[in-house]
Amino acid sequence: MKKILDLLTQETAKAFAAAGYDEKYARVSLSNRPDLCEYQCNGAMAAAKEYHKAPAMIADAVTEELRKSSVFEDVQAVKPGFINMKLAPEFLCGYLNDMEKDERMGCDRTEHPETILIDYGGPNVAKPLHVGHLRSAIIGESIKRMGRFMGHHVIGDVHLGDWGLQMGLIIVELKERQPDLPYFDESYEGEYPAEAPFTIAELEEIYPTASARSKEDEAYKEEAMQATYELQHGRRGYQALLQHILNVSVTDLKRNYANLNVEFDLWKGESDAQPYIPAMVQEMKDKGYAYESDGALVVDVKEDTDTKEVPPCMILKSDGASLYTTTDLATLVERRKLYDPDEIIYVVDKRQEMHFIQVFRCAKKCGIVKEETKLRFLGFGTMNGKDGKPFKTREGGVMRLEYLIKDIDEEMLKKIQASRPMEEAEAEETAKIVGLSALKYGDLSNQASKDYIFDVDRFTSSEGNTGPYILYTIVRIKSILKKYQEEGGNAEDARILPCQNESEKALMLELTKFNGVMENAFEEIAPHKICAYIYDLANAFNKFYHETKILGTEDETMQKSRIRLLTLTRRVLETCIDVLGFEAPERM
RNA sequence: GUGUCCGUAGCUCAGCUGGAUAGAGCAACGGCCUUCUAAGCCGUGGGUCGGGGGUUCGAAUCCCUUCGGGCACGCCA
Repeated sequence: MKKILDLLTQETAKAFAAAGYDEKYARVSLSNRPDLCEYQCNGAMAAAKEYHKAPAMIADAVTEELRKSSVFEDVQAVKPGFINMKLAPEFLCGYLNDMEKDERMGCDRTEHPETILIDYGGPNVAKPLHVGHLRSAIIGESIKRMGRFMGHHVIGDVHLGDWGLQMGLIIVELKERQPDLPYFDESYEGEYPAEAPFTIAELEEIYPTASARSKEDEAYKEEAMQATYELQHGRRGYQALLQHILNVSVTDLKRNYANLNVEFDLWKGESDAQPYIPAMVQEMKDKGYAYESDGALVVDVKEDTDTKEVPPCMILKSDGASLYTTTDLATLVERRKLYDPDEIIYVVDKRQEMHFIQVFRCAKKCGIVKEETKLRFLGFGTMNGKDGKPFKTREGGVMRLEYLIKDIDEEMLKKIQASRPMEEAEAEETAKIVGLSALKYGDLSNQASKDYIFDVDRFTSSEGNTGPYILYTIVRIKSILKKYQEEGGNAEDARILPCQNESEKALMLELTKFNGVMENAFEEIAPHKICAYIYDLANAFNKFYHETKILGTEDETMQKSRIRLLTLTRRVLETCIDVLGFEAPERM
């Protein structure tokens, strides 16, 4: 379905043409003076230059033409040259009825579906998820859903941090504790046990212990590096251990991500990219892209247009070992081979931007990805505490994600219990659902690239631009619809009729924005635009709700019309929050 | 030092492909429940859009400059 602004622009273009002016000036936008009009066109002022006429003259002429159109109820030319318009209620409800009939509420699937891979999450194995992982998960998940809604083939990859010294550390520490395990016996040739020799709780304790010790004990660190080397060069027992570590970790990670309503299609990690490294490096050398500099192997990625120094992309360290960059490049090799994506979006802390600039340029330059493959970096800002500094626990440590979620759920539960009586079990279930909306909406409603202040009190409040407020609105609608049905109402075959009051029209106007918002939000990979939209929509609904007794509407066809309008509002809101990655309860 | 992002109401944030009186929310104050969930709605007060200059009929928005802050800048990931 065409976006309403496009329809209006089209209509206005006809008027410009009929009045003898270029259609390119006809662009219609939302009014920034809602007290005066609903939509506006400022093109007359721009056209005044070209035609050397007073803008008001042009506006007057165009307005005269526009008044012939049935689309508008009212068109006014105002002072300097603004053209102000209000929609005809019949046209507006016609648009809404078209939306209603459409399963996608007027938001067409893209005409050019692409395969888009999203790299988000980025947890490390053997380490619990903490608040630092939150944003990537929430934002990435939303973008994945947005892309799918728009009709793209989107693949979410968690991209595990499962490579490097950390693995060696775990192995060494484990050997220290359980030296008799067969994994450490080099002469052992039998099958290794299927069961891991540790639980997730132990694993989470082993790693920090080993990490701390390696910083003080040089020999221990040496041993860990040796173990890492042996692991990476195929030592059987260590590889079996790696599998255990992965299995135990991934099981736990999946559980945690499930609590966030976050789901990945791929559980690939850095280790999966390793096999591609040798050939990739060789090719870089052969083609002459990579050269030696200060003992390291690098590729120049400077460009003439750079305003700053972009250091060469380092492929191998002077000791011949690979690095973060190498792994990311090799991951691109793998992704092209296995999925051949048209686009890859990295949802990563914005502090890594330089790294990705280097990786992207290097990948393009060396032909690792095709010239037309879009590589996008979506860097997000830091989540700060109320003091404006990076979020910490009261003790000053890193907050585990689980605990953060628990805090929010508890806060939510208190509010539910304070508000109305509810069975304990339902209250807890509802607290989880609403709590998740508080957490996610609190994050997503901010621009991803900016830092934001995490404030449990504010996010869990149902006042203002919050998740709970949105959910409350949906629950209200559900409640009315349910009551309507229970009383035997049936509006299945009804149509939405022209609005009868201002707040009803305002609600309708908000609804028409849906397809434009979705499209634009995805284009700009900006979930916060969806948040801003549903906040406006929820406000418009709540206002309408207060002014209009929906079930008390005397005229039956009008009542049915309003039931349809509510149904559509609910569908739009629910579609939006689904794209944001949360859902609404039945009651709250 | 170089680069980059940011600076909008007491607080948290929108708006930034230039447009008409800069918007929300929170907090403060004042209203609205025998009637669909008051976790709501309505209203009041609160701003030289960090400062200065420029481009323009018109600048929070574009350019320059300055101040203040965050972050990144070759062998960590």
